[in-house]
Amino acid sequence: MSQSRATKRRPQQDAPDRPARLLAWYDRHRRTLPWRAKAGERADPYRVWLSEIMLQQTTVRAVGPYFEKFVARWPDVTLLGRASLDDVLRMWAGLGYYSRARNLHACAVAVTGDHGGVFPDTEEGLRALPGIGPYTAAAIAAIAFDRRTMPVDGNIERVVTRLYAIEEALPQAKPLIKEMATTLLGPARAGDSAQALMDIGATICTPKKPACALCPLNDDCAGRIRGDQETFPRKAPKKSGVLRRGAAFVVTRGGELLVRSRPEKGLLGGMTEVPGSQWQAGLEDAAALAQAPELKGVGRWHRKAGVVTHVFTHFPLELVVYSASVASRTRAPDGMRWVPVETLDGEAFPNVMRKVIAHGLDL
DNA sequence: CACGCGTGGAC
DNA sequence: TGTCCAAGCGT
Repeated sequence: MSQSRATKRRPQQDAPDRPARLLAWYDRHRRTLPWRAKAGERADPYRVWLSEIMLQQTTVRAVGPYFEKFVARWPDVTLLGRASLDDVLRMWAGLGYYSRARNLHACAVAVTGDHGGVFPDTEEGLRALPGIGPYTAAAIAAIAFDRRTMPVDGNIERVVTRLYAIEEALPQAKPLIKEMATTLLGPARAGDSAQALMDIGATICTPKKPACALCPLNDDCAGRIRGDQETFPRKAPKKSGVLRRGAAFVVTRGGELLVRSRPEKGLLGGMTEVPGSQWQAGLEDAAALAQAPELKGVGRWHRKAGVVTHVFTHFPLELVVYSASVASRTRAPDGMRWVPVETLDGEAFPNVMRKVIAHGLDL
């Protein structure tokens, strides 16, 4: 080994000590999170799985209270596997992406029924379960079972594309990113390596104004050396959705509210809602009442002033709210039911419906 | 591969 | 106010 090689800074393609630097940083600076095992302790696959599902496209802050509620009510996977889907959906209400809750329940049922209550300990075995895709399978395999694999999430994509100044845009760059990310694994502690990169992505290598001075990988980060680290990862621009409009009906019968369940598939699948029209682009609200014929004779409608607005990932929504109060023995139309206003908090309402009800009830 | 799928926070 | 983003998955 020559002197110059030992003293010169290594070129970025050749930094074999990066895995070790990463783990050394993790041992000093790792975040304390409710689902994360303490240093040296074995991770609980159930908690790792539950947290990974909740954290898909969702912030650590939002997940915290939901994670605590779930593990308090269902301390292990077999208890969750015996719970009803309705209970799971109610507990999930407000967290978003509700197909995750259905798949979570289906996965718990599968682990309980087909695997004796024990999670598969390989990436392939995990990948076969509902709601577990390539990222989550790798994450659980690495974190809970110490398999040598590198999960690649949004954080790691950002860190790695900056570290190597990868010019290829997402999602085409995914295979390359996976390959480069894998070089950051050492001979052991794959889960800690992955969590180190996620912590760095979340706290240092942030989308805007990264704190490069604090990064354990800063001295040979190609993006930082070029000075354009914030421009990574490259991605193609996306198109915005078109405004949709509709009407919602807040019908009360004394202290009760008229509700129904949405179809199991599709937008807000299986969640509870108040009756309403379709949501369409180019719809004028004057046409909305005509689309709810089963409610026409219900009573005296009052159109609430203003509108309820909500923005989904792929379209903005504007709802006109009509309210009516009906006689005490009025029957609910087919497919609908009355629920007491006092128990609305326990219903599986998505946030847009909570806005509608608050608007219609003058809360 | 592109799209559908929630919500809340930051700037 | 609009835009982007946050530990992706299923189809």
